[in-house]
Amino acid sequence: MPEPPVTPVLRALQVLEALNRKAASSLGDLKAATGLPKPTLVRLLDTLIAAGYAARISPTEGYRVTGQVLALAGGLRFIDRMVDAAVPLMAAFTREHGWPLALTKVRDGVSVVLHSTVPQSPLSFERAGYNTSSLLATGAVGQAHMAFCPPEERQRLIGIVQAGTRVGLAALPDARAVEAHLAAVRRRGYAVTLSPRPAKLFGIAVPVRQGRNVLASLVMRVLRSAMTPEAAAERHLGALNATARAIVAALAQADRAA
Amino acid sequence: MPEPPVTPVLRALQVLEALNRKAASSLGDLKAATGLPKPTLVRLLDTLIAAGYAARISPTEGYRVTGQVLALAGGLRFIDRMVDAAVPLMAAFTREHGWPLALTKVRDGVSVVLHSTVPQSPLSFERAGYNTSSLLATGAVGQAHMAFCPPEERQRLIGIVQAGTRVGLAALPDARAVEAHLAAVRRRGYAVTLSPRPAKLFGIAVPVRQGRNVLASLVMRVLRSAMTPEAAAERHLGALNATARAIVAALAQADRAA
DNA sequence: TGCGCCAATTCCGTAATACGGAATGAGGAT
DNA sequence: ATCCTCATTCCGTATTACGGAATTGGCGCA
Repeated sequence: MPEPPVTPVLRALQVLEALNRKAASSLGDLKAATGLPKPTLVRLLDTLIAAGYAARISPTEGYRVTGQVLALAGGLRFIDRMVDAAVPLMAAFTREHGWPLALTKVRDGVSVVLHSTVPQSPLSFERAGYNTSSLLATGAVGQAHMAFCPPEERQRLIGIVQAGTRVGLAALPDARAVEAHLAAVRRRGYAVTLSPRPAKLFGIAVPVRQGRNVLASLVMRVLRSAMTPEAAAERHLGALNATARAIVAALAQADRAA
Repeated sequence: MPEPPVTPVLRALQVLEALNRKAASSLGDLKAATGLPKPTLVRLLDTLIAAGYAARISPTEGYRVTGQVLALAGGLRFIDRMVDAAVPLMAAFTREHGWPLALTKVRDGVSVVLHSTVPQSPLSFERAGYNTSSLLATGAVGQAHMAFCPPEERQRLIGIVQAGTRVGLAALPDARAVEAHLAAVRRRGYAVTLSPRPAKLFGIAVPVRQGRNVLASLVMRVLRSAMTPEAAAERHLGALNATARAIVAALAQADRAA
């Protein structure tokens, strides 16, 4: 499985990275940086130039990258970087505790799954739910987000929830009662799925916070037959919050490196 | 010139660009975007994943780029983008008017050459001067920069000039006289080389301005035996300023596209 | 202005490598 | 439970990239 590297591609990317590290690089610089023989470098550089990613300044000054490289990275979204940071940490949690995690974000009034360790969990046999999005009103992740986000955003989301079907939070009599429920979630430190009928699974969600903002929610999916929500929180809440904090820290770390 | 392109590299970059355009791409999406057969895509994707630029989300969701792509574009400097914008415009000027142009920027108290059309000019046989840097005190580009930059920066640069050898601007009696000279340059709209002795070449420089800032200076190098500075300005100043403005416009255009 | 050195570039025979049509396998939908 | 779509793997073929050695060309020094 880990054995199909297309050599020229790896080398070209290596050259492009080296070019990107300096304002201008001569052939000699590139040879030193990559260890590739000069004819190979020239061939790859000609290719990069033909594709518009590099330019030859002059025979003596060497080569430089062009604005075209933005086409390779310009579309990178904050979310992708957060997922990059989260993947290994979430995998570690699932390896250690067994239960699958999902990282979700509120968008357009629903929670969408950014990443999930469901496929790696031995304790889970639900389908990996990348396409599914849960309602803010019933899902643990929606409640966690709403409980910990800034008040202005909370009020807006409560409005959206109350406009929907009358389940979960929306079954409460008024906005005041919803606020009270969310305040309780905030005090407790985690949110639990509000299913209309008891389902086979429930979720325990905590926010992933940076300063006052909620970047995402992290949810652990548990079989109801294995334990109660209270027992799950008792056993795993600490590790869950530690993972959330580690994601923010790893993200900041990656920023510092760039 | 029509050099041999390294196919797999071109294809891999094409795939990476396509990946970058969307949050997530399935194999089918990529096939549609690039026109490559699926086995080839899988091989290239495996390579990109091995190099850390891409990640497989899930079999059904497909692939996405990772933060690693920042290594390909993160080092791109503003200057590089300006040069990208300037190259075709400067080439057009030299093709039309014959004389070579150079784009320069003040850094650490001297003017450095960012790009030059000397190699393309039929009227010039000086060596392409990428390594050379001219003194602020004597070069046309230095005067143009100092004449049009904001007052605070001008005063700082006058200090640097007066600390150097007493040639060009530094030969004037005091800072007041330098200010007066630069004011004259500003009124005239262009600066001319101040050689200690008449040299074979002189330069006519104009600023490349964005708002109040001077991004760079654009200089036309002319053989003194061909015409006087006044005649050169009469004939070419309009086109020179048009090129300077076009560079700023192209830069803004590129920003808008990204 | 002319010479000498160093680095960039080109050449070309060799062997490894990427290619992609067709077969297989996995998931989701009905 | 069955079909059907789409991702993935296989494998023979021909093309392609490789890189040591020779060549060119520019720059600095005298």
